[in-house]
Amino acid sequence: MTLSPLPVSFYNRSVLHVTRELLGQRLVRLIDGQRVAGYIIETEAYQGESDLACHARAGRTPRTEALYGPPGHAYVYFIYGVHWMLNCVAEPKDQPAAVLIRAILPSEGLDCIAARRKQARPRDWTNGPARLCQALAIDGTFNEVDLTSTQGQLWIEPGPAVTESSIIIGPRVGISNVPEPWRSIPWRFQVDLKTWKLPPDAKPF
DNA sequence: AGCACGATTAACT
DNA sequence: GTTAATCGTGCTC
Repeated sequence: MTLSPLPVSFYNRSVLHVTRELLGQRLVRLIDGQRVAGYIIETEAYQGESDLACHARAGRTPRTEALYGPPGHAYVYFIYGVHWMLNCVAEPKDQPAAVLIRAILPSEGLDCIAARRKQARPRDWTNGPARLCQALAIDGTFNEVDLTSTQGQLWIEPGPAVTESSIIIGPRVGISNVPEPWRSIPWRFQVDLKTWKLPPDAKPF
């Protein structure tokens, strides 16, 4: 049932490639031995200290340590005093870059997701970076977890390919106070659900 | 030591 | 469309 997680080599390259290639892959979380999973359908790239939207703009600090760590590990941070965000670290160690996972399409453990997202409509279960963390019970304890191993109860498995024609590219969201060119640079990637051939077990919103 | 603000969300009007 | 929630982080004093 469980496939081998994507290897370190997948993450150890330009964060833009990783951001693009993570679309369609399967994010898996093991909760009490139960698989809770979904296909990644929206991502954003954050690259280096020069990217003024990237947390690494402040350089290496206790908070950004994970960004400078090995590729294939998680960078999970807390924001607005309320929400957790999941990122995948990319590029070689000491080169700060990460991919924000912004949305997934649920495929396994729907009952578990429903229980954790009780107050929301099914279409709002996992269509936001903080919502998917709530749905998969991801919090700060997952910071720096190795996503290339199943040991950490959180990993990413290979999923179906997404062709170029089914990808929508645009500027990153939620960074309106960041100066140009960073505010408008098209580093957000989304699967167009209207044209993507859905995996049989995917549960569309 | 104090302060402004954030890679968002849900619950309003 | 607007706004409160809620706190860690990084910067200034």
